Order: sequence, then structure tokens, then C-alpha cells
Amino acid sequence: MARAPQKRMLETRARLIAAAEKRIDADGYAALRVEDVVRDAGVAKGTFFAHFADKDALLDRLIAERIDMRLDEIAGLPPATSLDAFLDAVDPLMAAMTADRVAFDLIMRRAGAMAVDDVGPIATTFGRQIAIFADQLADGPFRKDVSPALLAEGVQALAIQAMALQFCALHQDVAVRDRLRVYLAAWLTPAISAPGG
Amino acid sequence: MARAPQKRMLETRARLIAAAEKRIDADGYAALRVEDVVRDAGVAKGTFFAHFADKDALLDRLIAERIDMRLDEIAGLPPATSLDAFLDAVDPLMAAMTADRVAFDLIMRRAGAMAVDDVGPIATTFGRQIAIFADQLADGPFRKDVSPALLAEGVQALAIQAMALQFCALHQDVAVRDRLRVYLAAWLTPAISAPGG
DNA sequence: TCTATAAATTGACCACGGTCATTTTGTGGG
DNA sequence: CCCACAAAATGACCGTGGTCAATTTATAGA
Repeated sequence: MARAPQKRMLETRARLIAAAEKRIDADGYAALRVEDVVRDAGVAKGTFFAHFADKDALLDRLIAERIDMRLDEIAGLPPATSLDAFLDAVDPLMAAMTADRVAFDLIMRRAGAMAVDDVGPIATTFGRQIAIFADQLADGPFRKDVSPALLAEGVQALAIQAMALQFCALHQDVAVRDRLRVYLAAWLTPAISAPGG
Repeated sequence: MARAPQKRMLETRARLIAAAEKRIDADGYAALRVEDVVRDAGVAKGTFFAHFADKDALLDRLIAERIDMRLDEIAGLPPATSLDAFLDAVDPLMAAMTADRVAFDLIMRRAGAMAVDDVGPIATTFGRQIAIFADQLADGPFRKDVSPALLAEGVQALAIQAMALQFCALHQDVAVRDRLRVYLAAWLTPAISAPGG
């Protein structure tokens, strides 16, 4: 029978998280060192890995928290009545996800989980994203020939493409939002039906 | 004035590449160790890093080579006359890209380049991919309201989504190709134009 | 309060990618 | 053939993420 977690442990975990956040705010994700975090938190290195499977697991948690805040905002909005309204809604989310190259790489790496039992916080946000996008797009002036869920999956794929290109030297001249608008205009409101079928 | 590269150097590089390929074929990408490669190649560790900026740079090169072979095949095909013909064409490419989790992560990480001067082999294949997809889709029974280039970018985004989900525990029941067919049917041959516009 | 046991923490240690001052080897000019 | 110089190779060394047997601390029950 597992005992309840001790208060001491929760405090230690909180100190580790606080120390990591402070370091990240000061120096960014790339400069984060586990040794710095444990020194700031006043614990031994091994303690860190008793709380988090690895360094990425901590970052996963911190980044997912920020993503979830943006998703909460979108979820609180009424469904989009136009493409630009939808872009307005998702803009802060895109900005948060592309704020840091190292963080974006980690988001991509952690978006899918290999095993059911290691679906991390970020992977969970991707599931939420689909559901929230589907709601946003359910009643607007968008195509109705595909399900809201499929519509949302496509939006996610195209948004990732737009964000990834933001980090590509050859495409930095176009803003993420502008690129996404072009993609989504074609995806959400196709102007012409296909010839032949 | 830079001298021509010495034969010795080219031989050393070839030995490093051969050793790495042998190790990868035997044990997979995840188990590849630089120390093993240099031992097999009979050179010192420092030599490895005189030839490749880092471990990823070697893998970038090896993986891009395999991707390019698949792209060559697609480029040699006549333009697709149907969605299924296109799926047939890209299937080997998708299989190659999803053959290994570690390799797929590296492909994602290296698909975009941060600076113009470090556009690596994989990043280059992504450029080729767009051009080849555009050619494949130029004359088939697909929507004509967007440019072939945009059509191809969307295909790339949706293909990445389909491949990424392949590595996700929650979605492994559906084959990559089947998932991509659903995406591309909606992207390439929208059945109904949008209400309102 | 004392004791047994599990939870939590510790820090020396390891693995492995990557660095760089030094040494060896190849090459073109005299 | 020899020298000067650059190209190539070397391997001891470092930084940092991650491990684990040993130790300390909290808690439930007698």
C-alpha cells in the first residue's frame, strides 16, 4: 500500500521547479543546467532525478503549463466567426510555442508519446488543442464536408508547419501568422471543388 | 589559397561513414556511439569532429542520403493521376522516414535550418520534397484554386502530422498511409466549397 | 517513547559528446 | 633531396546528463 507523499517531498519539488523557472527567465532554456538548478534549490543532484525522469521531463512540465494557459484563453472564447477571428484566437498560443528555439524543439519531440504510460504534459496539450480547435471551428463560415475533428487536425498540422518555418533561415521574412493565414484559407475555406472528384 | 583536399582525408571520411553505417545497420540509430565509430574506423576521436561538426551532422548526412534515394524514385515517376497514385508514390518515402524513431526526431530537428549557412542535407531534402510534390500534383484531378507550391507545402505538413502520429502510442492502430489518405482527400480534393467565402 | 519499514535524499561515480594544444604527415618550391 | 608550411590526425581532458548503493528522515504501529 503506497503511503501519501510527504510534505517534505512536495516542498523539494516546488523548490526545484522554482529554481528552474528562475534560471529560465534569466538565461533562457538553452542555458539551463541541472547542476545549477539543484544548487539553487539546495538539494543533491540525485534528488532531481528522483523527482523528474530526466531534464526534459521538467521542461516538459514547465512548457506544458505555459501552453495550457494559452489554451485556457482560447477555450474561453466564443467560436470563431471568421478566419481572422480564429487567427486572433490562436496567435498568443503560436507566440508562446515559438518564443524559444530549444523549447520548440522539445515541444516537437514530446508532442507524441511512445508508450501510453508516458504521455507527458505536452502530449496532453496537443490532445486538448485538437478538441479546442474543433470547438472554435464548429459553427463558423468554414467547410462542412469534413468533421470538426479532422478540420482541427489539419489546422494543427499546418500551424506546426508555419511555426517550424519560423525557425528556418530561408523563411523568416514572413510572419508566422501571415503564413498560417494562407494555409488556413486553403484548408478551411476551399474556393473551388476538385475536378472529377 | 586553399589546397585541394588530400586523398588521405577522403579515405578517413569514407572509413568513418562506412563504420557508422555498419553500426547503424547492426544496432540502429539509438545505439550509435562516436567512440565505437572511431574505433571501428581506426582513427582518434578528435578526427571525427574534424570531419563532422557533431554526431548529428553525420547522421544528417546519412539519413538525407536515404531520403534522397526515395525522392529520386518519386521524381522519376509520371505525375499522379489520382490520390491513390500519389500515395503509392510517396509511400516508400514515408516508410523510410518513419523507419526509426531516433532518425525521425533528427529529421524533424534538422528539417529547418537556423542560419542560411548551415542548411544541412536533410533541410535540402525538404526543399526538394516541395518541388517534387508540386510536380506530382500539377496535372492530376486535384484542386486548382491554390498554387502547386502551396498544395505541396500542405501535403508536406499533413504528411509530417501523419508520420508523427505513427510514433504516438494512442494512434498506432491506423497505418500512416491510411491516415494520410484521409488528410489528403480533404486537402487535395475538397468536396464542398465554403459557405459565405 | 521505541522500533521497523518505507520514503526521501545524498554525492561519488559513470557515459558519452565535444574541445584543443600538440604532433604527425603530406605537398609544393627551391 | 630538403625545407617550410599547411593539412590532417591525435588523445588527454572537460562539461554535463544521468545512476545507484548507501544514508538519513518521516511515519505507522506496538
